[in-house]
Amino acid sequence: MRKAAVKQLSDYLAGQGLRSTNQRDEILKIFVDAGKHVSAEELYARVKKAHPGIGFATVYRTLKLLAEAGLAEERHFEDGFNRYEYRATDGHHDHLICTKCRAIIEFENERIEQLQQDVARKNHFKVQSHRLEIYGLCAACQGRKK
Amino acid sequence: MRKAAVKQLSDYLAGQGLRSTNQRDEILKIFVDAGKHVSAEELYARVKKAHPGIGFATVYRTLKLLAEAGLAEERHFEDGFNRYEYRATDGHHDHLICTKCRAIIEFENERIEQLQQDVARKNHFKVQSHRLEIYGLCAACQGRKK
DNA sequence: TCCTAATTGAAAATGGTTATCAATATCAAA
DNA sequence: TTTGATATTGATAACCATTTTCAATTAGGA
Repeated sequence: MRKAAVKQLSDYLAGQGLRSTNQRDEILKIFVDAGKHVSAEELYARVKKAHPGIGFATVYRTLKLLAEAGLAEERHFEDGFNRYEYRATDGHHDHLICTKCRAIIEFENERIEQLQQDVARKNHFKVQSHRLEIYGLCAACQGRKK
Repeated sequence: MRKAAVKQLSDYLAGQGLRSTNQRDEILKIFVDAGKHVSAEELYARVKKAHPGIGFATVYRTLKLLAEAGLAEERHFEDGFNRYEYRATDGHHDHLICTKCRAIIEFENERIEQLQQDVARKNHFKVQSHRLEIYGLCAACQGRKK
């Protein structure tokens, strides 16, 4: 998983005439290992632990770069917290977001996607992308008091 | 429309032990007239034109207040532009957003809402709210070159 | 009218992100 | 492999939208 990602990045860099660096590879590996939905500062904290020399500016820059390379996606959730999501090769998915513990559950629903296309067509709208987020309480948090 | 909104605000303020002020009423009226989806700075520009004395801090504060009073909703769209939306009494709706001219088209789709509930149920998730945004090109922008 | 606390406007502070810049490192060409 | 042009880095300063601070003003009950 990490290996494929690192290759994808270096391919992208080579194609763009950009340079491969140790920092970029290390940040990418930590990003992949971190799982999905990390904020820039979370990622920076993890990177700093493993590589104290790397500055936050490089983390921010690399995250943007990963987005361009198709390895990450920027997400602006309604809770005001921006996060980057590792873009796995498996298709599009949407999110259930717990407003209490901030857990994120992913789901796919083909039927909803179809209906979105219908809506777009009705409005003479050409779809490029979409987002569907459902906010609420996850199973665990429903049980907890308060 | 403006009148009802102003009443709703003063009711809320009274209920909370807060005070009605001219500034709040004027900002609210301009907010309502501005139609949907204004950014804080857009609104401030309009307010300043009509009432040069009102500062931007008051506009920001009032917008937050309107959100608490249920008159406005904060929206963090994926394009990075935050906007406030006047919450009309007619039910929930979602958005088609043109990535070119930034036009926003609203729509409702009962069927999609139902499917969301299904997804939530399957994940033992208790829905509080949701958002569905479809990004793409509006009819007008599809025609325009580049 | 008076008094107290809420509200205001201006300015300073904040927080997350981006730009600047000198030093360093990559990599193609010699 | 050495060199040289330039991309990249880390530290810092700058940015920009939003929030906070604070003294002056004002709303609204006593």
